[in-house]
Amino acid sequence: MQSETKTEYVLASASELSLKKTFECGQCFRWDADANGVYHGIVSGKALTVWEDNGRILCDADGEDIPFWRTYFDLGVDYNEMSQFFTEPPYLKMCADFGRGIRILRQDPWEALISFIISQCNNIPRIKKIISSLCAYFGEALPCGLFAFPSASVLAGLSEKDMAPLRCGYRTEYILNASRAVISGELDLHALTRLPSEEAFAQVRRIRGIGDKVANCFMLYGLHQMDRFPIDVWMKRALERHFPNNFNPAVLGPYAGLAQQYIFYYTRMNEHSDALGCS
DNA sequence: TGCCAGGATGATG
DNA sequence: CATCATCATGGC
Repeated sequence: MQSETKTEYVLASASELSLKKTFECGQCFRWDADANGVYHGIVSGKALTVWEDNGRILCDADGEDIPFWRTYFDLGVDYNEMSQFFTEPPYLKMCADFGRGIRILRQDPWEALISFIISQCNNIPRIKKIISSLCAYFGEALPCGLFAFPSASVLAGLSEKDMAPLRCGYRTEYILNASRAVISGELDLHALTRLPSEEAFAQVRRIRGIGDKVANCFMLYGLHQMDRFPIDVWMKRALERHFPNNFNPAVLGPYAGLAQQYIFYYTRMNEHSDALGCS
């Protein structure tokens, strides 16, 4: 079995990486904890088992994949140092304290794009269910028994009928459309990584089925473009309500994406509207 | 039954 | 340019 080639590694300290917060803050959909609180996930066709033990985050992976996973978890930068700038306004500090340990995952751009198309007007359990069956139906089976995320070429060749078992409704058309745009070269995900964020955003935004929200999520989680701030409605309300007059998200500079994640996580864990005081 | 889920689109003022 | 019905589906 392939488990013979796997070894236990220390991936990070628990203070710099909270598995629960990171995996359950709404940025990713393919990580699940088993009965022991051990998380299992597949990214870019690679499997990882990861858990916390005595203040350390341990993982079970192919040794040669460790650099890949450290990049995935963005462990090259110190989030605790970055968030020390989040002192004002108080609401931002509160969110940052609450979300300490969250990492902005450097997800696979293709997987992130399709995942967030599926996420539109949807809830997390169902998003996970749809993505899970998408992989089971059309992804490659891995030695561990789980499935890789299906490639663009596979999805581009499907019909709406093929997709029917996923029961993802009107998102089917969007998924197929995006897949075909990637295969035709109309949307070059790899090239986007080398473009200024506004240009990359404009390019994905041109694809039918990808609006401001999905494009924004793609920029942050798919391209790890941290200098954008969200534009969705209730986040706007949060800013208006809890941030000082004339607060300009631009002052957060390259940390805007991290601030966004902290705010989102806090408000979501506190039932959105209740915490925000908006209807 | 009705409403919501981190939306997007196209038509309409 | 802001608003709005519509889209498909499952959960509560």
